[in-house]
Amino acid sequence: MSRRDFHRATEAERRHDLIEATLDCISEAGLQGATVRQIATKAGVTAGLIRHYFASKDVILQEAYKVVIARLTEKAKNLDGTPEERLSSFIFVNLTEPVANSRSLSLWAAFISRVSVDPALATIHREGYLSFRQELEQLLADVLAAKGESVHPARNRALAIAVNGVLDGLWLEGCLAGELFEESELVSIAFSSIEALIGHPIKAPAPTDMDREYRDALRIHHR
Amino acid sequence: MSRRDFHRATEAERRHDLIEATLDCISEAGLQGATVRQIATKAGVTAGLIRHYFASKDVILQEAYKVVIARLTEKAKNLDGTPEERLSSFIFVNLTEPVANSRSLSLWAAFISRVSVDPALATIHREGYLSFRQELEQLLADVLAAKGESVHPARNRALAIAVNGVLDGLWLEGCLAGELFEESELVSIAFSSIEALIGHPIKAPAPTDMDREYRDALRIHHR
DNA sequence: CTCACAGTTATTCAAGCGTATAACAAAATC
DNA sequence: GATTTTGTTATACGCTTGAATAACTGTGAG
Repeated sequence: MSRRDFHRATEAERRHDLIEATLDCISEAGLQGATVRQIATKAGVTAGLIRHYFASKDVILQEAYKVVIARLTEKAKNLDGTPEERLSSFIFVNLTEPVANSRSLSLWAAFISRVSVDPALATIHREGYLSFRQELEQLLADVLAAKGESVHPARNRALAIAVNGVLDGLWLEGCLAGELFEESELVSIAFSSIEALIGHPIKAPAPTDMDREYRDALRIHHR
Repeated sequence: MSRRDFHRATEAERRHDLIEATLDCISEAGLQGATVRQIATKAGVTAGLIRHYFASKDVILQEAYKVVIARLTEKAKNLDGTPEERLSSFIFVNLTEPVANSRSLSLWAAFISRVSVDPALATIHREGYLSFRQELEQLLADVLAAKGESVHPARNRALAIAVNGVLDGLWLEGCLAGELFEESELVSIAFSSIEALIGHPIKAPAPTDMDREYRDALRIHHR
């Protein structure tokens, strides 16, 4: 019985690997499948190591949730271009890979179902949610301002809620039943819906790689 | 040590009580909190009885999921009135109690997070989802037909996806952060959004109790 | 009133859980 | 190259889990 070989990793590496392993476990087998032993196996270490990096299993789950939220929102930050282009990219980014896929939904839903149970997760959730919606609210205000519209704060807030709702709902549909939709059907629907909501057409963004993909998408369905 | 008293219930009663207890456990403590012992305690029986009515824990969870889906969709069925009134009620019903509250979301999310893991749940989910969207698709077709519009099937399908997305997304926001919204803000937003999507105003439904409540809602926010 | 059935309880079991801790060894330090 | 440090393994513990089974008892049939 010889002891198994092991590699000493840096703290950053190890924590990253362990959190990735946690997310893999959750997406493959649900929260119930994310046991310390499963996580350790997936990360190629032994179970005890998890508690060397995380004070408890709850803590690693909290850290994992932060990563999930970051992945769902980071692509929609730091967009550039005109307000209209940024809105356009925002829509596209939120409804295509890697934000919209079934793994994202599995992870998101697993944590959401515990948000109302676990106060620590609730805090993490609320911060992420508010920051996302405020970002969208600012973006919409910029778009309307660029159109020369004076925007009443209450109307802008309602608009943000509506647009957020459309994006959330379409994201949900895409994740849940992606195979029922053609590639970019949802993006196309989102564009027409949001154009209807804000009362203005939305121009295509500047021609980056991403946006070329996006325009291809539109060409197919948006006619 | 005397044996505890017990009451012999009919099969229907017992199954109903056990499923309700299961839902209570899930909404209060997540899927992880729904152990056979917790469910039994909540239902006022002992753990062994669960396996007398359900072949395994998985089976009671599947039955519970069916109930959750039914609760989320049943209120939106068998609406009456003109197509426009039915659409109006449909929107209202889906964004107010008892469909939209944090308990509904807890239950929904808990099961959704297992849909991609458990094939039995996936089947139950898919059936519920398709039936809901087909209902909405028919409803929208009726509304547009009543407006004298000839409806291309593809356009109607896209419209149904969009409206479904708006409703899902707003439902989600209302459940997640209900306290951030005033009573009927979401209903009001849904009306303007969906009016924009279908290109027609939506009349208020016939004056039932429900609809009076609904109009009060609109009066506050929609003007 | 008796009896047999079946709904229910009580108890047990093996497996898996999160956690604690001691032994070990890879790498950094001197 | 010896020594220290600490990342990592290995093992054990108490507890909970889903499940199986035996014992009990409420209840309807006769």
